[in-house]
Amino acid sequence: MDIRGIARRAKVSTATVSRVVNRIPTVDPQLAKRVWKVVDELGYYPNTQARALVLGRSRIFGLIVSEITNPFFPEIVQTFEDLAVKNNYEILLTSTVHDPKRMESSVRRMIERRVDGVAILTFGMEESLIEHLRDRKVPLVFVDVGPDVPGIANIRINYLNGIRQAVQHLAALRHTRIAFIAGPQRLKSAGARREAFEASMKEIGLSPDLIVVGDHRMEGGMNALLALNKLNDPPTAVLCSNDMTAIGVLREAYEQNIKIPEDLSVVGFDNIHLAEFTIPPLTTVQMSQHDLAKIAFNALLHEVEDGSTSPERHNYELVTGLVLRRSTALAPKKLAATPATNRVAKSRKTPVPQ
Amino acid sequence: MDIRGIARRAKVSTATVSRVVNRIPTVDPQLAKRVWKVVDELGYYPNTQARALVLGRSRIFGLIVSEITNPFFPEIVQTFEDLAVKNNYEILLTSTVHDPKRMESSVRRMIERRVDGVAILTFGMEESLIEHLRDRKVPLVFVDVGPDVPGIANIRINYLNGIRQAVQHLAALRHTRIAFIAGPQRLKSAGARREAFEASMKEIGLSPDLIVVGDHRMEGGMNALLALNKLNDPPTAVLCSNDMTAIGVLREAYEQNIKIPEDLSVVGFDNIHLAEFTIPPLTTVQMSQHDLAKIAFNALLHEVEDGSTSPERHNYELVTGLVLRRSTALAPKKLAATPATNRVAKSRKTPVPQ
DNA sequence: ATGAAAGCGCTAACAG
DNA sequence: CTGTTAGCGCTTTCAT
Repeated sequence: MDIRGIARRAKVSTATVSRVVNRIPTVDPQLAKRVWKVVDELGYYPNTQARALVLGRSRIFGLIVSEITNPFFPEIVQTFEDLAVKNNYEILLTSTVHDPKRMESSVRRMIERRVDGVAILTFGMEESLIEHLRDRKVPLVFVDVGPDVPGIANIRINYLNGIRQAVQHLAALRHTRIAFIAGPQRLKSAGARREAFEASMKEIGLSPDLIVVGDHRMEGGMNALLALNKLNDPPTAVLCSNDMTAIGVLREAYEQNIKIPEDLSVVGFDNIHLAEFTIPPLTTVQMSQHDLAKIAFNALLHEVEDGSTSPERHNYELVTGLVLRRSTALAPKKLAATPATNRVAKSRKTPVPQ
Repeated sequence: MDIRGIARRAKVSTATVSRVVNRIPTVDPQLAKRVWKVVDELGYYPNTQARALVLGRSRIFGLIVSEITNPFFPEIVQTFEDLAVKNNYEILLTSTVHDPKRMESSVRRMIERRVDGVAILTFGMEESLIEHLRDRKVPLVFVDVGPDVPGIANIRINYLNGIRQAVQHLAALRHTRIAFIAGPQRLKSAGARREAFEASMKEIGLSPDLIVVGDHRMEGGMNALLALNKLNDPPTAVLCSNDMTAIGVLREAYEQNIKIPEDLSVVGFDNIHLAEFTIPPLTTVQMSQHDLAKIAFNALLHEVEDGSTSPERHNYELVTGLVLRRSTALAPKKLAATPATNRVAKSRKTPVPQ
């Protein structure tokens, strides 16, 4: 059933039906009522494709995330979708799984579907792909990593703030051997977190030399702790580049019978919902998924609706901050008094084979 | 840049450009090459909306899930998307958050965008909404809950198999007081799991009377364990309607200093990736997210591509089965020897205030 | 206030 | 093998 069918049945022109459906106020209430009646009776839904074709706007936003299975993203997706629904937008979601091919096909699909804007939450992406989008003047919003050019909105995350708080919290707990489990180094966000860690350590006269690279997944966290414990003088605290890594650390600590937080303090990053439910509940740096999604969506909306009016601030900032739970404690005392190897000998067993 | 622009530059007709782009083999290779050259130079991407308009097929599948923030779903979404990309489909994702209004708007959006099919993975949905889709002859695939009518594919999940295994595993471990933490009772899937539990218990002469209702989220799991422990004779094992509930149970047990699995055995349902990383690793009933997504996608694809050819089997089945990890153990012996209250007095403390 | 008609970008007869 | 052309369903001038 199309607009013509409605027009015929309501004995009006298609133009009138269009006006009614789009709530143009200049139409006679009588007519409008008649049209609505037919619309309801026949269960007419306007064809968005046709509409998009003539309007030149699809009311679709693309959302590119790096890994939907990382719990960090679903919360973003949910908020993004909430906002989309409220504003009559649709969202085209793609999860790149860090695969360059997938990124490319994502971008292609976005362009083909003529999205009105794209939020790129992959924390890193090839310049060449971005060019494709830019060439078409598709409004873009990046987090962390966008080129600093007009027409591209950027959400800068203040990693330092939260990470500094975490480091100082640990230092206040008398930890001096604080390790950092970094994320994949090709991700700008992971690099930024690592740099924030290094800066925060130096700031208080500690040397940030205990750094091992993970993958932002639980598996990486497990391996990282394994590696860390092979050291002569293992850390008494570990700061993780994201919460999934921290969950892996918790898990590996359990395996090795290391008590958290008594033997080892661990701090995560992201504050995903799950962080409240780990064992023990995870102290972590909060980076609000809700705010991030909101900023991203509104940046896009602003760009689209207000057009290219003001070439004002296209930079947004998101702050981070520590949230305390129960995965950190005073550094083990014995460590201060005797060589660290004592503690290792005492509380760490060989990994139990699975 | 549109098809006409390309045609002009390549000095051919739009029809030829269309043929080339769609890889119709009857085009002169010479011409084709010329066209491709222009296409690449100008970075031409066909407008999918226009194409959809004339073809009457959008190459978009709708995917309705109940809660994207439940880790069960992202894995489905990922697989679904993988398949979509492979088959040149787009996916329109909506998360209903169990909100009837959202379900309605989801359905409306799907219809407006003229999706070619919808997979409904909400484990429960209002009949009236389904009607809207059916009226438009949109291919549908449901899990668990679809009406048994032609043109609607159904994925029936064999809950009994896995749940029976879980119950018998627990019984073999000498548990007799086995509790079940159910999901929201309006969800068919939750009801089915509960029934499978009841049947499995009766089957081996145990009475399934320890049932408390949760919400399929971690919070619900925590509350449920709290409630269970207020009983005179609390369970020694608890089977959960999903893994998130089990994670909540683990968390609450930690709070109350109940040791898992020594004091209490817990079994989850779903086998989400996270289940391997809980503390302790969770024994759970597997219901493959990957298979589920695959079946759903292929059912839709089949329906669309092969048209209404064969009115054959539109029912698919997904089996479930137990995967053993480390959250179950022999029932505590003291329980067998002395009144249960002993154990309660011994190992369960009042909840620690947060 | 309403209607007629052009056209958004594309595909598919149909003709040549 | 290639081109011409009529729509797909809608919005929007431009008349009336």
